[in-house]
Amino acid sequence: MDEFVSTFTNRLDSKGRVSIPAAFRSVLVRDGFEGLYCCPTLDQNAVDAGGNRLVTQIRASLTRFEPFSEDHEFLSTTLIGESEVLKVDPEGRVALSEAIKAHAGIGDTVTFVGQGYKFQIWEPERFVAYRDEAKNRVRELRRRLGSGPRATGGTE
Amino acid sequence: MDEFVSTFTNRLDSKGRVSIPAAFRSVLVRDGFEGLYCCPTLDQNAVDAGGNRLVTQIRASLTRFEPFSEDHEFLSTTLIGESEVLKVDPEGRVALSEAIKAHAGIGDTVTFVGQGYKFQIWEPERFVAYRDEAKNRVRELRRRLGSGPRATGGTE
DNA sequence: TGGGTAAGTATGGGCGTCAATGGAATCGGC
DNA sequence: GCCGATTCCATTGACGCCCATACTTACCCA
Repeated sequence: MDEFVSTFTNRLDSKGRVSIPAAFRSVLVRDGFEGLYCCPTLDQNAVDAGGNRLVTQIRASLTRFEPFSEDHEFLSTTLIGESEVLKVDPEGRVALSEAIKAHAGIGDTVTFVGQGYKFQIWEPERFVAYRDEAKNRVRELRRRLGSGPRATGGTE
Repeated sequence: MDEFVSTFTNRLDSKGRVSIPAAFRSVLVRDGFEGLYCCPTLDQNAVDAGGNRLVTQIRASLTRFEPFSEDHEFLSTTLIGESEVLKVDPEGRVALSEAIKAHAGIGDTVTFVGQGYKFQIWEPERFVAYRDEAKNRVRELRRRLGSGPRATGGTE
């Protein structure tokens, strides 16, 4: 499996370190990135994390804009400036920065949520709330789409 | 990692020296440029800084204009004339010039903001204001571009 | 099938190294 | 000989690395 799947929640120790779930670690080593690339999400109190595949994705969204253009600067300030590359210690742990903990509202536990080419880092309670909301949205979506027999594209 | 990522803020000492963040220094040595190339930004009270990759970008933006044209002259006097190459001392510190400190409104602390091939130098408080604005602009930008499937977190 | 054992994970803490910072020392020119 | 600039050294604190321990899981064999 070379994708991040499933969710795990681990505890931070007194130094603010937390183990990356073993299943995710093995994906990361395959990916080849040195460390853990972390980028706060824009719309939730969460952090996108991953390796080269995530970095590639972020770079791609930047190359759509001219260097030195205003939009390019805004994007790089937000996406790159707010990102961090966390070191992974020999036991597979990372130390979350204060900025990340503040953004995600993390106390002494974190949950890791697999999302394919990346995963997210959440404060556990906030995540269940988000998950429940997401689930409701999906139900609703399905109710709207799934009524007719196999609509080609969701005309909305 | 061969790009400038994340943000750091350090203090100036009584001589006006400030440490370049270690993460950025390692990028600079890889880049091979001797010293730190600094170029005030046009639209903000900040300074673009970096090495060969930054210089290359600046040159590229100049070559879009006819040599000896008025526009070319304007650009080169601003971009090149206002630039400086700061010396880096053995501890990895630079002494900011008065011109730079004045342009950016820097007192006794500076913030370094990674932006990929370059980074920016800011007065910390001005930067947080700019960062918040940038974030809003990006949200808005993404709303316009990424409404369909394939927003930032789209499937690969 | 059940118990015992081995392996891998999550977690805790001690210690050395490096980075940021402050200040002294040295070299340069005027 | 004075002043600014550059280099050298010293301190402090954070961080990375190492080793130790508790648990869970997987596996093997009777």
